Amino acid sequence: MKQQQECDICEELCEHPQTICLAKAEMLPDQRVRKVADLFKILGDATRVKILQILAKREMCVCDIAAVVEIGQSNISHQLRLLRNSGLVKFRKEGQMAWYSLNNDYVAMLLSLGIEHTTHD
Amino acid sequence: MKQQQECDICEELCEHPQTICLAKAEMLPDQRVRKVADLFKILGDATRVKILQILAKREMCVCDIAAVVEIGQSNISHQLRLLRNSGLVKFRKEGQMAWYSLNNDYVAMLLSLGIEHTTHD
DNA sequence: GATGTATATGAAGATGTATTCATATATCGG
DNA sequence: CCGATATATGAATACATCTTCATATACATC
Repeated sequence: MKQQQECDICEELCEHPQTICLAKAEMLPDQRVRKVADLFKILGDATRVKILQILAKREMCVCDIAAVVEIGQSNISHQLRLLRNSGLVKFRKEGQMAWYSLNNDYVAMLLSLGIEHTTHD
Repeated sequence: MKQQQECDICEELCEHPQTICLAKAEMLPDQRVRKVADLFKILGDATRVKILQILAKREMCVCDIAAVVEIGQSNISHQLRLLRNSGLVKFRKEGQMAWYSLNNDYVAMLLSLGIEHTTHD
């Protein structure tokens, strides 16, 4: 009935009320959409894509990641913090070194789907 | 042999030369990585996620999209241009109206994988 | 405890992005 | 041709993000 109300409102205001009404009903809640966008935002940076791609193959320590990606250690640390906070990577400390790895397989799937997508240009 | 050279360089500079060497060899070319990151960057905005989610279900005209998402028409147009330029959506003109839809199924797959991912929190 | 090394963090500047407002273009009905 | 409508675009502002530098922490070795 909430939906019917929205339809009534649409009826007055919009171009194709039924379609608009349907589409509104199908929309994910705002908070969920924001979560999804935040996830993709984290993946939307070349440095982080490189890091994730590396970690998809093997666990690696910070200084080695920096060596492979060829950017400063500080920068890598900052990016790893973002990736940690997003739950995409986990790490364990061993002495003074920190070993990072992917936190789950979803990330790898998203990455490879994204990579696959760019081949079809 | 290029790879061997890189390994020699690693030998002098880095912590775990073999690992670094291997990881470097496996890395995607920079340009490719940037394309992937750009793709995800486009997906990394709540407004665009909403638009894409809507278009994943049905073709829709600009003013209806604006009505569903409940943001200004100008904003929608700007976002649609970005989505067009990234090849994620296509459109056809019919009179004074423009009907937008997803350009391929990859986008929808990426989206739903991303959405699925955020449920596992 | 002093020194060196691996990693993390804070602050700052530069750059990028989202959103809004005003306006342009193009099409339709009269 | 004129006003109305749908969409697109440019400019400006506010805000977020990336990167770098300097420095802090924490561990290891001597």
